[in-house]
Amino acid sequence: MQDTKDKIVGLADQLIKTKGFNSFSYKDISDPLAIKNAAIHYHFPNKADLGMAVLEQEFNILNTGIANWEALPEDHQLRHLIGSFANKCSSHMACIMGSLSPDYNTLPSNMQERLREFSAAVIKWVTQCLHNGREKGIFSFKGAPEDRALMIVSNLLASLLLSRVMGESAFEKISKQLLDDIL
Amino acid sequence: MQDTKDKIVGLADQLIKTKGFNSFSYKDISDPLAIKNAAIHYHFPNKADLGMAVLEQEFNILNTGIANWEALPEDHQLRHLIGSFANKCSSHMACIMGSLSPDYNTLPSNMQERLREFSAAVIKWVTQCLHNGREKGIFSFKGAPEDRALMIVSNLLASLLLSRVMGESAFEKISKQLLDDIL
DNA sequence: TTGTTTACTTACTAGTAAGTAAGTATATTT
DNA sequence: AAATATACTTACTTACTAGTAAGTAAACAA
Repeated sequence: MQDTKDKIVGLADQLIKTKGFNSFSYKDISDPLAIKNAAIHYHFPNKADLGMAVLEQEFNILNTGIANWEALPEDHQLRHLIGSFANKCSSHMACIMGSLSPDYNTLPSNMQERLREFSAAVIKWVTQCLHNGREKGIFSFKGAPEDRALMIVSNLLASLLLSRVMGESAFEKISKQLLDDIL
Repeated sequence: MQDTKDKIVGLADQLIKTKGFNSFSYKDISDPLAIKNAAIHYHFPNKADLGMAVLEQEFNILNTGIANWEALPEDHQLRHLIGSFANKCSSHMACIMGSLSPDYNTLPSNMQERLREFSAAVIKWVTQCLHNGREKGIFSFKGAPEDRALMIVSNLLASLLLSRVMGESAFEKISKQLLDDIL
C-alpha cells in the first residue's frame, strides 16, 4: 500500500516542523501509525532517505501552490504565501526552512543540497512575484526585488519561530507589516 | 576551579548555536575539554541545568552590551547589535533565539520561560532604541516601534539561519536593507 | 594534623537511537 | 497451481544517550 508510505512521510514532515529532524525518532512515527520501526526502514532504509522524501513532498507542495496562483495578481499570490505560513503558525509549526536550517550542520549532504535548492526556489518565486508586481504598479518598494524577497522569506521563516516563543501575535504583527511596506 | 565550569558553559553555548540543544551530547563537551562526562554532571546535574546556565550567560552578554552602548546615538547602538550578529554569521553560528526556538516544544519548561524572557528583553531593547532614535530624528519609519523592533529581531534571527543554507551574502543583504529602511 | 570540602575519575546503569536479518502473510504474475 | 514480489513483523544488534554511585587526590579549615 502506498498509504502507509505516504502516512510515514506526512508524519515525518509534521515531526520535523514541530520537534526538528534530530529530535524525532522512528518511535514517534511507528507508534501513532501502529506499525513497527522496521516497517519504516522497509520504505526508507535510513533517516536521510526519509528526510529526502519529506523535502521532495515539500517541493511538490510549493510547486503546486506556485502553479495554482500563477494567474492571480501578484499581491494575491503573496497573500496566499503568507496565508500558508499563517496556517503553519496556528498549528504551532515552523516551515521546513526554519525547522531544518538550525540543524543544517548535522544534516546529511544530500539533505543539505535539497534544502538549499528548496530555499532558492522559494526566494526565486518571491523575487519574480515582487518584480512583476512592481512593474504592474501593485507593489512599491526601493531596492532590488531579490533583496526584498530575501527579507520577506527571512521574516516569514523567523516569525513562525518567534511566535512559538512569544505567542501568535508576533506572526500577525510581522506579516501585516511586510505587506504594508510594499503595498 | 571556576575555569572548567566556565569552559563547559562556553562550549555548550557554541554547540547549541551550531548543532542545536537536542543534537549535542555530553561527549561533545567532555572530549575537547579532556574531562569525563561525570565532571559535567558534577557542575550541572542535568542537561536542563546546563541549558539554563547557557541562557544566563547569554543574558549577561546582552546586558553588558546594552550597558556599554547606552550612551551612544541610537543608530550606533543598532549597528553594534547588527555587528554582533555579523560576528555570529562569520563563525557560522545562529543566535540563541534562532537555535533554541525550533526545539522550543522539546525544551524543559524553565528553559522555555527563560528563552521567552530573553527574547522579550531583546525586543524591548530594540523597541526603546527605535523609539528614542525616531524622536531624535535619527530614524524614520512608519508604525509602532515595537512592531518594527519585532521585524528587525526576526530578520536578524532568520538571516543567520538562511546564511547557513544560502551563504553569508544573505545576511549582508538583509542587514543592509534593515538599516536602509529606517535611516 | 586531622577533617572536610572541592573537583573531579572510574565504572557503571537503564533507556533509547537507528538499523538489520530472517521469517510470514497476502497479493500478483506466470 | 507454482513462483515471485510486496509489505510488512519478530527479534535482534550496536552504538550512544543522560545520568549515577562510589572512590580519590588535592586544597583548605579547624
